[in-house]
Amino acid sequence: MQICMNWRSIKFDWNRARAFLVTAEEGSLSAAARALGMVQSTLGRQVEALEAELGVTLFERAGRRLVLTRNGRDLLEHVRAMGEAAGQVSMSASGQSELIEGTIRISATETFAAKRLPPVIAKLRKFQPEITVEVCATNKAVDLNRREADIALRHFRPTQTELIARKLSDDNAFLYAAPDYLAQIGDPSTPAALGDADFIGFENNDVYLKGLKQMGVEITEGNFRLITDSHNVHWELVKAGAGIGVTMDLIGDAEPQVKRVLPDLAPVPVSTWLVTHRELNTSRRVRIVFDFLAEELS
Amino acid sequence: MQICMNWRSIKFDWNRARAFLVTAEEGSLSAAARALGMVQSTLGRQVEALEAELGVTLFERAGRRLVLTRNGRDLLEHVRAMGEAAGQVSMSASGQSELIEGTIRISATETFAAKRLPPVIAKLRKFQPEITVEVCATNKAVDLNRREADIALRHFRPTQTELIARKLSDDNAFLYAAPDYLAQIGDPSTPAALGDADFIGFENNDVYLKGLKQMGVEITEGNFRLITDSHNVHWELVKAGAGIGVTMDLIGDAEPQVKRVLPDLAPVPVSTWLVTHRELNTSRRVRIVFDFLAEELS
DNA sequence: GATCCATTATGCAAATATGCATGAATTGGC
DNA sequence: GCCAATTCATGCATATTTGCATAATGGATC
Repeated sequence: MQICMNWRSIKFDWNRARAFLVTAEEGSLSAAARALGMVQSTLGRQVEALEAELGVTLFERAGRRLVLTRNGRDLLEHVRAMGEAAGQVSMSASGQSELIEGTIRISATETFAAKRLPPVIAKLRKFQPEITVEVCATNKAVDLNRREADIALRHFRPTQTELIARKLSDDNAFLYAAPDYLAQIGDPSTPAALGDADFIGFENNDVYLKGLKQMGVEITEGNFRLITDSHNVHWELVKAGAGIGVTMDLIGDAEPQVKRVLPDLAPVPVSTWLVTHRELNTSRRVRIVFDFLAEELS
Repeated sequence: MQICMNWRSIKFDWNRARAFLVTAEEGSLSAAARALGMVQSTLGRQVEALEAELGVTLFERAGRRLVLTRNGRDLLEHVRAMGEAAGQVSMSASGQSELIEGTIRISATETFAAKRLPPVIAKLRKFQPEITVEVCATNKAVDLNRREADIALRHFRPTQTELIARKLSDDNAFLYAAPDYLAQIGDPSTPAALGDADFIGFENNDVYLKGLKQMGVEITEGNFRLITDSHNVHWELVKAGAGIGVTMDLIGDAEPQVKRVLPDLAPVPVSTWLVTHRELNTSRRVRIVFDFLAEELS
């Protein structure tokens, strides 16, 4: 019958393409093997086989390192598109799965993951023992579209329409500093007195600055002379007297080495949103965890 | 290290996704097996394994027929995207390949494939025996973007910018009919006398009508009361006296059962373009065949 | 320059996937 | 209503792929 169908062009081994993709992105066969839960030799042979199958040299073996050839780079672009689509397949499939057993990856900021989540997760484990939970503590906003997590806890309102969000109860954050440091800058008692203080910043200080402004503290990017992406480091810097930091009262008030800066100042409300991908929320498993977290955290 | 990488979501077996794609598109495991050069049982097991892996039922086994479930249909959409990307990978790879051995698929209209190509292809086979040639005779314009062919011969100028085209020498086409039929409509001797004649049409008559108009024959869609997508059938209908048809002088003049309609009329120039995809033209193999065809057919 | 560490290559046994042959079930035509 | 033609499922021998253990190689560091 029809020999003019275009299947011939997709007849190559797709798993080899996957091996190539992950190897190129991770930078080495070994790293790719770790990422995929395989051994390095398998990946090596798959990439080699792909090169033979396509008749294209993908990597230049420069010593112990693999560097992409020009052809490899050109091809990687298209293989990435395959990977993107594969991610969509996986996401859509997870969304349709009625199975409860399986893994759910929850992303949250370091502090939230360390201080608020543990008891909730522990309860969830008892409540739904078939569900494996993976907590991803990162202060970067993971890309739910790319399935870097199934459920994320965010401190800003998500805008993308592909995402579903539910607002949880607010926490209160206050400014904290070591008594030593406060003495050093003259024990400020008004917001204006903080104009020259050192604030310990995050990678993106926009929301933080806006919150401070609402409290009446008028400072600029110039006040952030210490910046870290880690809440832990942030907090340790505060304790060490490196400047003024911010954290939830739950944590700050429990720490004897620090005290509130301007205790009468209104708190910064820290809102938390529970977020998931629209496509995932049709999954029984995701729904269960999503609803459980919403219930427990609000 | 980073557990927040999104590789986990693409860890499923991509070949199984391919099996699902082809099965769903072809409509059965057996058809898919034929298309991919595998056996049906392998595909069946791969699809089954994919269902288990994703936890989603893709097909409903209704008797001997597989029908997509709702979930399967949703997923197919994304798997199609994977397939599209895979096609790009393959095309790009072919374009980069310096290997000469391999297959080249040439698409041409039925008539062209049957009457003009054979001697040229025979010569090419002698000239480049490592190249396997596949001739796809179809009157539909194959989609070069989707790699339905590597090289196409077309009778209209391609407009897409991704395509590279070279114009070949023109052929002349004339109107032909069986003497019986001509007698029946009164042996017309002027273009105007053809106003009520039956013309045998193609699926899309736009270019044909335009060509006739240039010859001074003013007819409309209404004159096409017999339509076929096959040049063979078209020609057999002409020989059988079903109406007026068109073909290249090379073929028409060689057929004793028919004669030219209005022999003094100017011929319809039939231009031919040799077309390939921009990305493929960087391939040594494609270049060789493309240049050879251009040389031999102009 | 010797050593350590992490990388890629290779040999081999075990696990896995594939193709073939066959059987069962279903459709469509006469 | 029966027959022929397809289709999917299954058992089994064979091919292929995978993982493991172990080299071999190349950078980095002191």
